[in-house]
Amino acid sequence: MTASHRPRSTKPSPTKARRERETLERREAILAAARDVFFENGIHRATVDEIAARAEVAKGTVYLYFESKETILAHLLMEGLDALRESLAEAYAENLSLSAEQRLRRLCAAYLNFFQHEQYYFRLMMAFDRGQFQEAISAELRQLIITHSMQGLRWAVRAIEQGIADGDFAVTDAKNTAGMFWAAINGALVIMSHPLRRDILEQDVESLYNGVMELTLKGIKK
Amino acid sequence: MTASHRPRSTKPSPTKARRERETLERREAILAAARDVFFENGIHRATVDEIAARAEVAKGTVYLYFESKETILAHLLMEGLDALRESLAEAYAENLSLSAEQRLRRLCAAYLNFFQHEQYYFRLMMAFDRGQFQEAISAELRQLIITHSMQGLRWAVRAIEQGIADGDFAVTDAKNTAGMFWAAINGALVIMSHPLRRDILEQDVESLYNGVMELTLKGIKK
Amino acid sequence: MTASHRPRSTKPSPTKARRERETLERREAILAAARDVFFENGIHRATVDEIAARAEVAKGTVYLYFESKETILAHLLMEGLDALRESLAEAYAENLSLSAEQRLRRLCAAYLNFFQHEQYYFRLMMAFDRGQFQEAISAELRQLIITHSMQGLRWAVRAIEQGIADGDFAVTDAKNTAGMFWAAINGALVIMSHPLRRDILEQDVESLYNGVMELTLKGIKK
Amino acid sequence: MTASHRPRSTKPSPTKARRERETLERREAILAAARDVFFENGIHRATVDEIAARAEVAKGTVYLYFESKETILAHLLMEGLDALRESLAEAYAENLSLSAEQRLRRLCAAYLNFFQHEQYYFRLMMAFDRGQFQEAISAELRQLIITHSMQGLRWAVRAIEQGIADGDFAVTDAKNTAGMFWAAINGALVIMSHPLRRDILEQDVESLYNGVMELTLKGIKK
DNA sequence: CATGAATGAGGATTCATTCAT
DNA sequence: AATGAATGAATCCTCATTCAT
Repeated sequence: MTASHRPRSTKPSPTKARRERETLERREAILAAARDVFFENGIHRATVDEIAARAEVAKGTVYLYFESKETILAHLLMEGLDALRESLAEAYAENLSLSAEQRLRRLCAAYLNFFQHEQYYFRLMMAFDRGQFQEAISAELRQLIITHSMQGLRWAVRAIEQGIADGDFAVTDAKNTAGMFWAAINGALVIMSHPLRRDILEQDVESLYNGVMELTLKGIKK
Repeated sequence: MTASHRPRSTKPSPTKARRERETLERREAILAAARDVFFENGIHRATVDEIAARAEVAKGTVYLYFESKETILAHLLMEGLDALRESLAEAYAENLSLSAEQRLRRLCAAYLNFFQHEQYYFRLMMAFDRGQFQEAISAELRQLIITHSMQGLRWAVRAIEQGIADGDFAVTDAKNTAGMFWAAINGALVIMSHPLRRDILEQDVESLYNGVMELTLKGIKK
Repeated sequence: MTASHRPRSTKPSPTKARRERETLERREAILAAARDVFFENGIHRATVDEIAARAEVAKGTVYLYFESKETILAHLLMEGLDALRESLAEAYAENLSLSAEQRLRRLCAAYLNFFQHEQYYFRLMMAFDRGQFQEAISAELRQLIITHSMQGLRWAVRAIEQGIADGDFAVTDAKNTAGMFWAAINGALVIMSHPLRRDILEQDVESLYNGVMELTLKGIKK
Repeated sequence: MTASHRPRSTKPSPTKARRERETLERREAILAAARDVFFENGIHRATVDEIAARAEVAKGTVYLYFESKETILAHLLMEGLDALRESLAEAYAENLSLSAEQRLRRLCAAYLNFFQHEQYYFRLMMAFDRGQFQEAISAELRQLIITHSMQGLRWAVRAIEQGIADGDFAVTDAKNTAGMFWAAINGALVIMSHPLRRDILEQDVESLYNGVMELTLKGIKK
């Protein structure tokens, strides 16, 4: 009832194939419309009505593809997490021979890039408030989100493990250190994604973000 | 319709004084009730009805003291910011002779303590999303919030200035560095205040928070 | 939250009194409108929108006086039960010296009269279906309905007790016999209140109802 | 668009025969699924979606066999009426030499048995409310239901006619008396099929039902 | 014949805000 | 100043029915 909440075909055939493609396209269209609506109005102001209108489908059709408003949000979030994960994997560049610090810097750059080009994802993250949201999605979907989120963190863990192994880093627990690192640089983005706090700091995103990165990197290095 | 939006008295007199005192008390009562209601139900689930009931006033009375639901929220936020500012001032301990690092550590401890004992304030911060909130409050009120927020940051700025002056810190711009420092440790709290992300990191608040602090401190120090 | 779901006044005063009266009037107006709407459209076709429109109040106002559509229905039902109980009390004529049979006949006549003049009450009774209804009302309200219903039956019990005491009736258990008596004559009304079944029997209400009454009375008598 | 509303074949042939059989089977499958769904969820909660799913056909297919949800209900009702009619015919035992009273008792027992084992039929009867139902079925179908219902009653009429002829019964109009008899015992079942009213009477079905039967029988007999 | 995606008119309920008293 | 009844727009979701394939 969660991820597979879409009509599935069993036997492929010319018509089936097209139908299936159209189904996926429509699903994407709804998701895209939802992304716009959520982004423009904020999660709580967004309405299913407007999502449907923007996707050019009837209201009921939305519920054919998604169980609820919250489920749409969850899928949007996962889309974002997936895109991020790919960016990070690419940035990590497994088959290149890079130093741990280089990898960490590349990961940070990818994260900043993602933030700048996929802002809506951060809004989503921040709007994930207990009350409205968490209760409305299934436990499975929740677990899926956690899993997806962790995969992004894993690249940082690996980079730090390398740094420890290479004797470059002065830390012992890679997992915890990655968490701290993420918390710190993410903190910069969180603050900058909020207009009010951006006004308080009077810096631009890049300089704050990179500043935090340099600070933390220096803190990690021997 | 100004930010204070409260029946103001012009000429003090025995009765006026009592009146005014009662007025302030009632205002506080509403604010206290609102704090409870917002905290227990979340911002979007909270209703003015319940705030009024909890404050033991009529619904209309709430609107006598505050323009809107959002304005109440803004004042609540300022209450929180004020309390924090005082905590930080105390932690800074102007009249004690302390090293910059000591001051920074004390400020961090005060911030963590505030987070742990006044959680609702962070919920408020995080729920400050554009759509619902920013548009609904007056420009003056908005500016007031910014000012209040900055005063908290100022203590960090001063500590870092001291560190630079003392030759302990390897940074040049105190204001920017304070921003980074705040962004980083605040980032730890932001992440930990979210159940989903807490599940991802599998660490407890204190260890993550202190970890980030140590990392950043090491990054700042010479 | 059930029966007292209406603004209550504590200290009577000229204005308060009028306010209270208006409040009651409005409550009655909503109930009256609901009665019409439920009766004309059937319980499931009836909408709160139409009730509000017919009562000439805003939709939200309806919810100021009643918790839900089902609660309105329950109160309507109780109104009916109360009216019936009064009719039966009057028909029983406690202070008249009548034979048990006379009393039973009078009760039956009153019941038929009630059925013929307050038809909507029977519709309500029959539409009390498990799913939609019972779950939606509070346990207290449910108990209230049961209590009210029983009070109607009690008159029949007393008449039969008298018949037993007087040696007129050949039965032993007054409570059970009253139940049977009620079941039988009520059965006549139930059938006749349904157009389809009325067409099957090809009799008019009175003749069927009185026929059942005579049959059952003869069965009870010595 | 007639009452039968099923694809009818004109010229039988091996394949046609199979087709027709399959068609009937599918029709039965839908009816069976509908019976379950209506019974489990109540008429208003039941959805065509679930009926289709349970019958393992597409939603559109349901509309190939039945005009509407209400039509399905009507056919279900007729199924029930047919089953009842057969039970009653058997109970009447035309080729046995029985007294009128014996026959009547047997018919009553069969009716009670039917009530206890085919409860859904009574739910259907009671849910036959004007608004939703009567308007939605064709006049022909309505007439069909009436005819089917009458056939059940006819057995009671015949038994009473016998009782009159044999001089056992003190009534004159067999048809009317049968109606009364049915109304009375049916009334017992109606009351007991409703949880609320069952709570009022505090008797069990059998004792109430049999009590009404004895009472009425005594009323009919000389 | 069968399918099942799409429709879209509802429908119950909530709640911030107003305003007559 | 305080009240609290009234408002009514807004919102999510349901589901019988249709129709192109």
